[in-house]
Amino acid sequence: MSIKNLKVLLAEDDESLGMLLFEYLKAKGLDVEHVKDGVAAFNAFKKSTFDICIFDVMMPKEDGFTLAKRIRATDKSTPIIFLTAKSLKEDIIEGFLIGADDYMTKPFSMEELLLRIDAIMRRVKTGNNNEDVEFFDIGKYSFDVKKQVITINEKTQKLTTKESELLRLLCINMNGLLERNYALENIWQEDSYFNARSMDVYITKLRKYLKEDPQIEIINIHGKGFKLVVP
Amino acid sequence: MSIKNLKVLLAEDDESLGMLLFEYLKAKGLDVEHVKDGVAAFNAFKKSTFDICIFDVMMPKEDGFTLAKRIRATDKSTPIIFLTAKSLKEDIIEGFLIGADDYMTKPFSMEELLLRIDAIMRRVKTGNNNEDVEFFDIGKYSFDVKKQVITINEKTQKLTTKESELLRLLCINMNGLLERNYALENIWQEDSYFNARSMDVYITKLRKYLKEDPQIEIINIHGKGFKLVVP
DNA sequence: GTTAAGGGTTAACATACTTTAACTTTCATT
DNA sequence: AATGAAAGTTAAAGTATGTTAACCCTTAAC
Repeated sequence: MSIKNLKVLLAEDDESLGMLLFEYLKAKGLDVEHVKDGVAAFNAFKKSTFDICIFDVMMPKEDGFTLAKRIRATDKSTPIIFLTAKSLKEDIIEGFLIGADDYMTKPFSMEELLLRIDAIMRRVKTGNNNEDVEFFDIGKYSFDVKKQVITINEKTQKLTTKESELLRLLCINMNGLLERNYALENIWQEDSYFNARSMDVYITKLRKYLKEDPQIEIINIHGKGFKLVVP
Repeated sequence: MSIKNLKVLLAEDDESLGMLLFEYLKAKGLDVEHVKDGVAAFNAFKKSTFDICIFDVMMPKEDGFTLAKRIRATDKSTPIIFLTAKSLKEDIIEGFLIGADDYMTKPFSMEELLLRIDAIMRRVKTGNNNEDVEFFDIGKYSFDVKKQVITINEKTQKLTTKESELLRLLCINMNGLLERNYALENIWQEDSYFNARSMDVYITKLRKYLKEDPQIEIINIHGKGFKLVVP
């Protein structure tokens, strides 16, 4: 399971760190709700379902420990990571005793936070792997990502792995820009000249596959990337 | 639920710290095997089954990262905690990328280590790990791993050992990627060209067995592995 | 000890996928 | 309009995979 699309409840009152974390996690594809105090966090938690919680320990209205205790009273399973400036042994111990999954002392690297989230989620593996089931409607076509096929008028066309990965990224950004370097890093792992040329070849192939519906276009944004345009 | 009687593999070359940890964990009721280098750790791991591994990163003969990589080649689930004097960001990241569950920098409190073990084991026990499932539903088929048989419409088909092992790995990763090298290390013990070709032959055989249900597909992810796709 | 059956591997050939190369066209800039 | 960089396109080259059948072991019956 990947960490993409994870629903994260982030409770952090520090303006700059909070914003930074929010933007970073969002950029990494997580679905983050950002609140600034313990009470707001508890209300948010009650209202919807989250895959993981990230709580600052020192917060206005209600501290992270108290918040976690209230949550653990009814929910024993949602993972909780504490963030704190204190590295006091007693605090760390209290955090884990409440039922935390991890405890990070500031300053920490955001990359490490992401990896710790990943490590926890590997263990959790909830049954909703349905997140991976992706279908896209592209004009008159439908695209089954899992099976790597596109269908139009009962006719199906199998896609190769690379074709499918590229079309998927285009679909995620449908009618918006898919940046070249993002796609290259994502599919080819490296943004190099030759990989870029390879990507161009695949764009050509996708255009051929999709030409049955003249409404559909993959247009190039010079120097930036491509856009899948669908009415 | 407690951490008592957990089988722990502790690899730590530092005499005093190693002894300290060994005695502490033993006193807390854990069943600890203490080795002093990476090679000894790998041999111990092969010989018996452990609930969790605690590896120092810098060790004689083989460092903790290399050790963990070798273990992860065939075992993706046994939790691993790294201990290290270095708190370099790159090292931490590498540790998690290998598949670590936690990474602690020295000095740390032994109490915290114990709590981190506990936090991990909570997840291991509650998470649905498919690894020891004995029956799988594959579309209209059912697969009895122990008996090495698949059944559809009262008809049964016996599988050979290799066929069954491969299908089992595909099922564990159902609708997800089964990496080639992982399957090869796991079933053939070695990722070589000829074993890879042999694996391809078995993929063909499994496709034939499973063709009664047209919804089921074993699709190839070029250069990466195979995916058992089931609606 | 021979033999046949079953399981697994190797060989051989066919096909599919990805990258590279070469040439053409478009675009932004001057 | 001239220029160089980026993108469009096609085909060839290089790998990876699909498939079938022959081959080679081991086992167990004779």
